[in-house]
Amino acid sequence: MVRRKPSMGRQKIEIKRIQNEEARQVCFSKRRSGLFKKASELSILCGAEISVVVFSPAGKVFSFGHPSVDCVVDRFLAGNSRRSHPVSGGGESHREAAVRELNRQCMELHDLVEAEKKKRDALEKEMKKEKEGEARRWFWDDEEDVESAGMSELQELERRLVELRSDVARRADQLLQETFVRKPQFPAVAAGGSGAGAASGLFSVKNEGVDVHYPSLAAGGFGGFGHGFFSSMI
Amino acid sequence: MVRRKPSMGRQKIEIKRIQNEEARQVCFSKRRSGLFKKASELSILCGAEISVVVFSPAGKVFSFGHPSVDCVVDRFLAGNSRRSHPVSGGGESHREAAVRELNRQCMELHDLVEAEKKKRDALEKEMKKEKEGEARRWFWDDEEDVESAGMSELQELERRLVELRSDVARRADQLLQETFVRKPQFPAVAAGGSGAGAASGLFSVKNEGVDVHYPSLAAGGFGGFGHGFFSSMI
DNA sequence: ATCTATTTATAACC
DNA sequence: TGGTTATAAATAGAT
Repeated sequence: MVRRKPSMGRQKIEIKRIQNEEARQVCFSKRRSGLFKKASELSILCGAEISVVVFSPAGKVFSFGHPSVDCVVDRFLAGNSRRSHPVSGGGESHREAAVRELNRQCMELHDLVEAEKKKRDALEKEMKKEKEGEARRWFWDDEEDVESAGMSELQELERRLVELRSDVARRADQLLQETFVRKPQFPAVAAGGSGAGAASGLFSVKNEGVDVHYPSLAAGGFGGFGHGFFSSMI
Repeated sequence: MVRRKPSMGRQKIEIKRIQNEEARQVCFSKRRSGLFKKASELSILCGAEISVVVFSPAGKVFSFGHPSVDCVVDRFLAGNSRRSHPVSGGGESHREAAVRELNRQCMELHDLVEAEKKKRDALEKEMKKEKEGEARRWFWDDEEDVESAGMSELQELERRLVELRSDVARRADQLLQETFVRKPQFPAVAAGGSGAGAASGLFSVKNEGVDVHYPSLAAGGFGGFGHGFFSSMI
């Protein structure tokens, strides 16, 4: 018996005003209790004094306070000092402090925006380069590419294959040497023959001082690719 | 190789005063920011007015308010009524207007930052995909790649070359047909020989109903690459 | 309000 | 204070 998911589970949401009235109300209820719970836990875990006051969009007020909202608010209004001054005392008002803080935040945010823009520009640039690089390699990607290749492209492909064969040959010999480091005369890499089917020195290079040549792919190797294999076929 | 868990991960804790001083301080920091974040999200998601004031055990004060702590607290102290203003006079104070304006600006900037981040994430994701694609093609890219290839990689390379040769052959014949559409029996593509140097039907496939075979590269073609060219050399 | 599947928040460690 | 990882909690969407 196959049972489908009974729910899509929690979905990621953007933090922006919820347009749907009912959904907004539901969310408000759930998150309000969540917030109060968190506040409560913080006050208990850390012995902090906390007050949380929330006005619903509809105007209803909810609050949490430890030891009490008034207690915390009074202390806050008193000027942040442990022992109170009257509000009209000598220090800077909370309002002024708040304004300065908001200003600071604004400037910080502005900087952030600039930084993000810069990062994005850099990425875009890199991306562009990346795409160009990909274009240059198009003919390696897949059969589809070869299927749509034209003459000049096939010729370029041949050139690349010639290069690649040399590279592969060099690497193969290198691996052989590494594997049989005690047998420098291993026949497979010492001979210079290039007969068909012979896994021979065709792929060798500078093996123990023996300067083995690379029969050019363009000279008839590669199972039939002559120089300009394509033009030769025409 | 057995790797240990680098962490026990989050553990369940009892909600009671944390005895360890340092642990309590760390917890306070983290949960305080969590609380403020939640408050912020609630105010944005539901358009609620919220104030959170927290005194650390050490006496430092932290607060979050939307539109501002004072605004919300005033409203709270005034008895929850939407109207009524404690400040002398009928209208809103300049200061509060300033606070509201600053808040508006901050929110706007915040949205900007988010937008930028989103764009950048999208770019980064694309970039990652791009790079992955590149990784899958490593062996086509450049000589350096071949130079560092291991056995299994060379074998994979061989496989790709076999495929590629077929593709190229198919395409070559296709082009030939297109070019000599009036000469379907063009000799270069009708014969089945595979002798060295012969640009022949080696690369043909289903040419005008002639089912030309593909001498397998793995069977000895390709100038010496036998099946498992590498193992045959060992 | 209830139920999951997921996203988030964080405890433990560096 | 700021990151990492594994796990505990919170909660979006549906009922």
